[in-house]
Amino acid sequence: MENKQKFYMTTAIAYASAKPHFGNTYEIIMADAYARYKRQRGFDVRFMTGTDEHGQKVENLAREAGVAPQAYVDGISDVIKGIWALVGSSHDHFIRTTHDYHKRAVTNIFKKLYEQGDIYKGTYEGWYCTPCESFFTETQLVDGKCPDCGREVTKASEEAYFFKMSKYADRLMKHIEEHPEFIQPESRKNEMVNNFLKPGLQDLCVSRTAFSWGIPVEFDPKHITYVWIDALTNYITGLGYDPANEVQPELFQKYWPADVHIIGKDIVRFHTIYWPIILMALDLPLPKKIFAHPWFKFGADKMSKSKGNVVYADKLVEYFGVDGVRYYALSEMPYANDGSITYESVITRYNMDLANKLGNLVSRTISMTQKYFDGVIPAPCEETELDRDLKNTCAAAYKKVCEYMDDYHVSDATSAIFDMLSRVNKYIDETSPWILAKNEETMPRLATVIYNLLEAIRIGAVLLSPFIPTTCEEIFREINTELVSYADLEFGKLESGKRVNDSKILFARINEKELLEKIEAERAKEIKKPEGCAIIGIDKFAEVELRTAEIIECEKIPKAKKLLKLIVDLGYEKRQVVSGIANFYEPEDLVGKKVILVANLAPAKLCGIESNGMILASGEETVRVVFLDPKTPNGERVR
RNA sequence: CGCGGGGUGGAGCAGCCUGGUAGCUCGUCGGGCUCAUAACCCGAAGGUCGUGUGGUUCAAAUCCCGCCCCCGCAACCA
Repeated sequence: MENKQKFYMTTAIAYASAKPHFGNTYEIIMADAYARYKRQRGFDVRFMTGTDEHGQKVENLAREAGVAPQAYVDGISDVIKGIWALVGSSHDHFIRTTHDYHKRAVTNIFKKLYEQGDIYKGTYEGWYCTPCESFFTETQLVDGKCPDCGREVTKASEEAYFFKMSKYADRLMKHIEEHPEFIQPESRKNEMVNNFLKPGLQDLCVSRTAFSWGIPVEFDPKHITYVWIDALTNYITGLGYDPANEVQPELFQKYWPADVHIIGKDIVRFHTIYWPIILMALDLPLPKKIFAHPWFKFGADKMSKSKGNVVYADKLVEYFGVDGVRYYALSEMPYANDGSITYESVITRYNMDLANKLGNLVSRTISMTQKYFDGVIPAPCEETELDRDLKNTCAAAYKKVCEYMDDYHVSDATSAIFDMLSRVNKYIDETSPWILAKNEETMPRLATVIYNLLEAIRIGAVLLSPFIPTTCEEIFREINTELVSYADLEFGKLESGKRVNDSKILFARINEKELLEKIEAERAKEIKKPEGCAIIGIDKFAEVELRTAEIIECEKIPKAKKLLKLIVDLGYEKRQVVSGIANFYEPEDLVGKKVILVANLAPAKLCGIESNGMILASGEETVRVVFLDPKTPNGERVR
C-alpha cells in the first residue's frame, strides 16, 4: 500500500436550533464535492461535519418546546443529518458538541488555557434583566429593553472569563501576512485585517453565567464555556485531541493541521482570528486554509424566514433529485460573490445541462450501440484527426478540472466538464453514425465512433463523479464498466466486447411552466398568517405613550448609513430622535410631516447620538413611516 | 473622507494582475440533422466594456486620476 498524502477538511458545524435552509446546505454539498474530488486525486481524506448544540438559543427553544435541551438537539441534529444524507454527503465523521469526548476535551482545554494564564477572570459589562437573570449587550436589546420579556434592563456587570487575544495578535498578523493563501478569497482577508487586526483585538469573553446549557467550567461550575471554545475546538476534538492525553491519538497526529476549513462568509472572523489564536495558545499548528464561500440569495433578496422566501434542500431534491440539486448548487455559485437561486434558473440549468447535454448524450449513444452493434461495445479501428481531437478534449478537461478545483473554483470545474460534453455531442454530428451504419464498408469507422463515444462518456462520468455521484454510478452501470476513478482516465481503457445495459432517462426534462405553477400552488398553501404576539389588556397597551408630532428638522448622520437625526415637535416640547430610515427617505421630504412618536421610550444612544423616542413605521426590508393627516395637531395622545 | 469587492450585448458571468482580435452560458432569429429526452449541430443579430470628448501609451475593458451607482465587512436600523 502506497503512502497516501492526508487531507483533513471540515465544514462549519451547523447550529442545532432549526432546520437548515438551502443556503446552509450549499456548504455541505460544496465540501462533499471537494472531498470526493480529493479522494479521486488519491488523497487520504478525512472529511468532518457536525452540529453545534449548546447555548442560550437552544436552551430557550427547548424550553418553549417543552422538552429537555438534549432531547431538542437530538431532534435537530437528526434533521440535519437527514438533510446531509439526502444531498449525498460522504463525511467520515459527524461530530456533535454534546458528545462526551468533546465535552471532556473542551473542559480540559479551558482548564489548560486558564492554568497557563491565557484565560483570566474579569468582569463583563452589559445590561441585566433581573426577572430573566440574563445579560445582554447593547445591541441585543429590543427597544432598549430585554429581548426576552420586554422589561426594563439595568446596567450591570458580572464576572466572566476572558481570553487574552491581544497577546497573540502580532503573531496572527504575521502569519496572515506570510501565508497569503491562509484566508480565501482574498477580499475576506482584507476585511479581517482592516476591521479587526489593525484596530487592535479586544480580549474575548469565553464564559457565560446567563444560561446553563453548555459545558461547565470545571473549576468554577457556575460558568458555562461560551461558544468560541466550545464550538471551534470541534475541529481538533473530532480527531480525538484532548490536552489531558499523554499522547495524542493517531488520528490527530495524522490529520492535524486541517488542510481546509470550509465555512460561510458570515463566520470568517471566528475562524481566522479566534480559532488560530486558540490554537496558538494550545501550541498547535494552524489550519492551512480557511475558505469562505458566499451565500445563495433568493433572486436578488436575502433568504429569510420573515420574507417567506426560504428554500429548503429537501423540497428541491423532491423536484430535481439529489444530483439536480447538487449540480445546481455547485455550478451556479460564483467563487466570491453571492449566488442567486431562482426556480427558473434551476429548471433552465437542469434542462440544458443535465437533461439535454448529459442525459440525452448517454441516451443516444447507448441507443446507437444497441441498434448498430446489438449492444456490444465495439473495438475501435483506425484513428482520424477528429478522434484525436476528441481525445485531446477529454484530457484537457481533466486538467482543467484539477486546476479549478485546486483553487476552489468549483463552478468553473463543472463548466469545464460540460464544455467537454458539448464537444462530444458535436462529435456525433461530425461523424454522423447513422450514415456510417448504412454502408457495410464504413462499419469499422462506425465501430471507432461508437467506441469513442462510449469512452468519452465514461471519462465524462468519472470527471463528474465528485459532483453528481449518483448519476455517474448509473452511467457506469449502463456502459458496464468498473473503470471509474481518476486513475483510469486514460482514453481507450474501456473494454470492448462487453455489453451495455439498458439506459434509463437520467434526467427527465422538466416542463418549466407546469413546475412553476406547482411550486406556486404549494407556496400559496404555506403562507400562513403571522403568529402574532400574546393578547394584552388595554391597560398594558396604555403603558405605551404614543403621541402625534411634527418633524421640524431632519438631517443625515454623517458616519451612519441608515440613520437620520430628527427633531420633532410635540407641541409641549421638542425631542431629538434617531431613526433608521435614511435608506428610504430624504431629510427634506420629511420636514413638515406629521408622525406618531413613542414618547415614553427610554433614551438610547445610536452612533453616539441620543435618541428620545421612536417614530412608528412598518415593514422589514423596506421601511415605511406612518404619516398622519397634515392637519393633525401636535402632541395628541394616540389610542 | 472607516475598510474591501464590483459596474462588460436582454439575463447571469469570464477577460483586467502579465495593455494590442471583447469570450462563455441562457434568451432571440435563421439554417442543418434525425442516433437521441421536441433533444443535438451550425450560423446570425445584439456591447463605443458605469461615467468624465480625463491622464499614460503607437495602442486601454485591461494601467493612473475624478465622479456616479451597487454589494460585502465594520459601526448604529429605539
